[in-house]
Amino acid sequence: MKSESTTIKDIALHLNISASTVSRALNNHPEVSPQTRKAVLEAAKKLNYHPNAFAIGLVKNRTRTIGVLMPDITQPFYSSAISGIEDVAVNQGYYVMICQSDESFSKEVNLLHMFNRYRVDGIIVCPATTTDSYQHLEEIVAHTSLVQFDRVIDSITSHKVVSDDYQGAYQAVSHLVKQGYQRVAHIAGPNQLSVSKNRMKGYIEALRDAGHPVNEQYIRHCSLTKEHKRQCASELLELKIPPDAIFTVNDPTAIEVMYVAKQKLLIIPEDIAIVGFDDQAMTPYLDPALTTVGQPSFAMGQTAARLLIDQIETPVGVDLQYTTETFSTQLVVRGSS
Amino acid sequence: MKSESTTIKDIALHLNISASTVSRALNNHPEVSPQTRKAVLEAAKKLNYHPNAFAIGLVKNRTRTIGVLMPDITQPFYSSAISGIEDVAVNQGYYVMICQSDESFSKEVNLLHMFNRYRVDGIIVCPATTTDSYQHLEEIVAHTSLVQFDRVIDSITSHKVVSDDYQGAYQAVSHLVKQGYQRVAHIAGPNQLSVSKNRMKGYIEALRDAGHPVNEQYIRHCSLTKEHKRQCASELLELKIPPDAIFTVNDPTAIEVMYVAKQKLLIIPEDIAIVGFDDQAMTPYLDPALTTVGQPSFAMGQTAARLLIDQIETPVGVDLQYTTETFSTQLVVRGSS
DNA sequence: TTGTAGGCGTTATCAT
DNA sequence: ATGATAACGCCTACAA
Repeated sequence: MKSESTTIKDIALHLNISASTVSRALNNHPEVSPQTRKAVLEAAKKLNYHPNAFAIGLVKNRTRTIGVLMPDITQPFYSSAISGIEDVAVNQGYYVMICQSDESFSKEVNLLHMFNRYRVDGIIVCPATTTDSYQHLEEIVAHTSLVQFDRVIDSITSHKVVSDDYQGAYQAVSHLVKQGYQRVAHIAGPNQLSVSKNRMKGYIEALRDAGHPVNEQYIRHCSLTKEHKRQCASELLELKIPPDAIFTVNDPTAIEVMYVAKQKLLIIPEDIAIVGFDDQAMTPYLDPALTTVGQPSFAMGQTAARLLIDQIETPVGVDLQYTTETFSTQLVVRGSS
Repeated sequence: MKSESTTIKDIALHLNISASTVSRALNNHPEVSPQTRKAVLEAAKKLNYHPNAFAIGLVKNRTRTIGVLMPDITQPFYSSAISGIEDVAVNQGYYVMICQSDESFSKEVNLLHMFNRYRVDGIIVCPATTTDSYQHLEEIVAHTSLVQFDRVIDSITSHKVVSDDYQGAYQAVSHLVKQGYQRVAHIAGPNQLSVSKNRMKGYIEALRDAGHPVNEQYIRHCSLTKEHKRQCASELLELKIPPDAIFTVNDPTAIEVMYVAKQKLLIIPEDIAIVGFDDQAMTPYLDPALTTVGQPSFAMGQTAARLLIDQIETPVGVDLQYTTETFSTQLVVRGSS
């Protein structure tokens, strides 16, 4: 701990005026004389005054702060979304508190409590993979503004921002079929995630619509640890009749598949085609460059922030319509398919 | 805005006891009867009580919160460091506020002000590339605890956490020389960064010690935008006598060099060797896999958090020694050299 | 235009 | 073991 900070009282004392006048000067109230305002501003600078957010939050019961909870800021999709959130929040004069749940349910609950203690004006959350009870989210919806991001829970009523996972998967698989691949496999994410379910649905329907069979053998559910990704890839590639194409739930998984395929000396895309999901910045630099489904993560973050701030600033009484913003995805065809 | 939240007064009213008793019960004070404690805890749960961090911060003048300011959480080095920071902070019961300056000086100053308003107990900061005045950091050092991370400013007295940039660069360049490369170039980062300077020094001394000339033509200073990275790479590769190896200030730059080299149909590492710095998770998956200098970013983050919390919890009066923790780097030799 | 007083939610000190 | 009260820093009627 270091020295105490200066308060408006210090400034008041320094200038021989009252604290309220100082407060008014600092807050651009109209009814304060130009000279006192000037004096106050100068004194504030000189004494290195910084307003105490606690005192202000206490009396105003508003913090101009939004809480963002993502599973893993290490993943480009999320860090880029966060950048989008910050972009609009900062422009609107909001502060952003960023936290990661590390895909842990208990951390998620704890961090949400923290947001609560800090009385954030609103929250943007993407639940952890291990989250299978939604009471904590329901509590939030009851008391503050919430935007669900990427992984959404249907039964929770709030704004939602997602990408069109179904369409993206459908595009990817249709592309593979059109390229002539006969046995398209899918490494899916955890079953309870909306994202996994929708991409799976796109995969299945694209196959159906193309008249291809849906072979259970060619579908793996992956917990998304590195080891499990590799295991799923190995299992698929070691089948008696292995797939000739693999569509994965996201880019990191696709990269592990590429790794395993290369180890087995398979040629991509001749022996095995690979298509990911995300279009992370580094995918063009892989060899071969990865075909993948692009999601506009930055724009999605911007929209989430906009929706949240709109809701925060909606006066009580005005009842608002909750919307689900669905961003269309874009297939980026590169060398791996 | 949504409904009001419950306070200890509400609980007190509900139970017909005083607010102070409620407070004591909630804070595990010894002198409160088991039954009242039990009743309070139940009522708190029932009324969905969450303590107001503002009120507590106001009276305690401590927040158990640390502020983290990084240039760009999108870069794996920083996001992984942040994970390290959170790892120890959360374990010690501290909250973490994460912000990014986007390499902008003014954002950096603003966000530091925000930390100030929120009266964070301490700050971990890695300054933006454009930061060339240090008054804002000096102010922080005067009033609260600070740990400088990765990019450090010598004249600011505080704990510092860095990796051994000199050693890492020296290792990388020595390796290239030993491999028989004759004309080793260097794409450096912005001149004012400690990181850039130390890696440059390692590059120069490794060449000197090996009896190689240091050729100014083979040194580029890069602003680290994508375009400038590519431009630096092109310039080097288009020299009449181009280098046969390039050591870059970080992995993202190395990746751009690889890209440009491939465009020019150069074979890596036969025509041109490339060595990066960071050992980002994806470097093994490039083709060829990138030789690079590993920095223990997660551990560095952990250490930064530990140092900061130690300082925060050091009682006033006890004067503490500021230390600089230097993490050794590790050359990871892969296919690109 | 400026000052006074009360209150925001919590803790800590002093009584009881 | 519990209650009353002041204080933290700031804002905002209300009064002057």
